[in-house]
Amino acid sequence: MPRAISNTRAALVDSALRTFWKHGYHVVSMNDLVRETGVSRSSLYSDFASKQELFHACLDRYQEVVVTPVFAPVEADGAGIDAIRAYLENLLAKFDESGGFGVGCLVSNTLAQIEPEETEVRERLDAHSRRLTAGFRQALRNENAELGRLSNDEIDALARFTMIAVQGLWSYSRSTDDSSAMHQLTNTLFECLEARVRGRP
Amino acid sequence: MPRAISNTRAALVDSALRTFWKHGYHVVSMNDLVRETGVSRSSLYSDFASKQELFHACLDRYQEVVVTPVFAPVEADGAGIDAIRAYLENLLAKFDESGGFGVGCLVSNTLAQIEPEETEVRERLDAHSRRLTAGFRQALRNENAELGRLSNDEIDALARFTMIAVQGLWSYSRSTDDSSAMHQLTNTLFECLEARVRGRP
DNA sequence: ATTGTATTGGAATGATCGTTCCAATACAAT
DNA sequence: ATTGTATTGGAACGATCATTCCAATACAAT
Repeated sequence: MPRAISNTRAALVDSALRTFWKHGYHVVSMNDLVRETGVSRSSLYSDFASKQELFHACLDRYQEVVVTPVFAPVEADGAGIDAIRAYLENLLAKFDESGGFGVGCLVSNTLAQIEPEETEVRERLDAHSRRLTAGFRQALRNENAELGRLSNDEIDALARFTMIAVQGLWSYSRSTDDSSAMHQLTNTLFECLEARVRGRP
Repeated sequence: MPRAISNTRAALVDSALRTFWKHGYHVVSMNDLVRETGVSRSSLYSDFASKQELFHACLDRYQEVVVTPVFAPVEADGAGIDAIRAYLENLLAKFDESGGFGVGCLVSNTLAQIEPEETEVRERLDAHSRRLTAGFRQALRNENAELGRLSNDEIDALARFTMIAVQGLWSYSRSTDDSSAMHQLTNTLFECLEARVRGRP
């Protein structure tokens, strides 16, 4: 028989990714993955050595198909604080179209259930944090170049802070269906950033 | 035979709480709890109907023995922004004494692995968020009373933002052993709050 | 039509899961 | 010393876990 749903490896990982994202690594069983991907257990194990390895592939693919598209404005050349706002708007749109009680961020979800010794996973989560922080830092630097109010150290701190605020925002999005609260939160974050780098009226 | 480690129900829950906190609900098995609490499986099931119910007791106890002591300054009558700083310092001290790679916050850890239909758990997580937000709101209101720069709506938004920033901070603390980064992050958060409510030089 | 390569369904593995049950044991009260 | 009440260790339950294996099936290439 041919493969039912996904004849490409990418589509298989996409499907597994959605499942892990929604329910978490430990809750999802191989049976769940067979059902959700439509690919037989035999084929899953011929493509991936173990559930863990499939999960690693999902973490990698998450960067490609989820993070990159939405974070691209911030990572673009010459991006400024407006790019950060565009990124936040992007995230809000995703939350709104999910109709409340979103799935949050796969990385921060995983972070909360990881054991210190799972280095393969931890490395990927660290890379994600570094990527976000680096993107924010460059955008904030570009923005700060105009007025020069902040030192490089202050920019670094602000970039890191933005990263953890965004993570907190996405954790919270799992537990609420209050769209206006989410909008209010991103607004407040943005205003804090703006006040620091542009100064306040 | 008498109970080995804990002859009181409270001590039993404390021990289970630490285990759930560190490893997460799904990873911890009843065998783990038997080993960790030193109480037999039979006794565990005579005190609690199920693993879930024991976990609910842990969530409740978490408020008493973890949140209340550290959050008390913020909830105290007449608390201002300095109380928030004291709270953040408290959290930092806990992180430092854990020697890096902390356990984070039980609530935000649980949030990342909860399913929408687990209402018993979700209610407790919501109550926690509301508690933090209410505490911050009152402290910020008290502080704002002096200068009156912010409207009530702005205070509400800032309180909620503080809550999610703190949650993000604690999620992140699970994945880092960089104490200076944690200090830098709390400093930045505090400066953002201060700038909004007190104004900036 | 025939070969070769994927992919399948499904059984089977041994381990572990949460939970139940009970006879044996320990301790306090009498 | 005897009763009554907790608490124990440990077996047993059916279910599910990740993983392995294989004969049967399907499809592309020849």
